[in-house]
Amino acid sequence: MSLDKSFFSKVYDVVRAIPHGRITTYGLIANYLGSSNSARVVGYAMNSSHRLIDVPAHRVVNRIGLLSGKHHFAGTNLMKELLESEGVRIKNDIVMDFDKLLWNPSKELK
DNA sequence: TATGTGACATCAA
DNA sequence: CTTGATGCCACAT
Repeated sequence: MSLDKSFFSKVYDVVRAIPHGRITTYGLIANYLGSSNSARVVGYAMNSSHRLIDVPAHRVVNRIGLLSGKHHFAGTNLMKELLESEGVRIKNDIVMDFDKLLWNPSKELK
């Protein structure tokens, strides 16, 4: 296991592993990476990931299921459209079945 | 080398 | 209910 990857790369790796139609939170990703308190860094990583097509950043939301990063996408509701396209219901920029769709890397990915 | 920054999380008032 | 203040850490300049 090459651990030479940067924190960003690890974040991208986890985000890429998110199953289709599922979502996760910054905190969970940070927790999975061993830094439960570096959720901000995960967000920062996503900021850079916006140029990478391999990273489905639209599947990453904050702890309450709010599409915090929708403003960083091209369109106003692009992020919402992408999620809905995968079967995720959105209401007022909030994921409805957030608890159900939540994908915990620490448990699922291990 | 040092300073600033953020797509977060949590708690207090 | 809302707003603010704080911690936290990797990256950018």
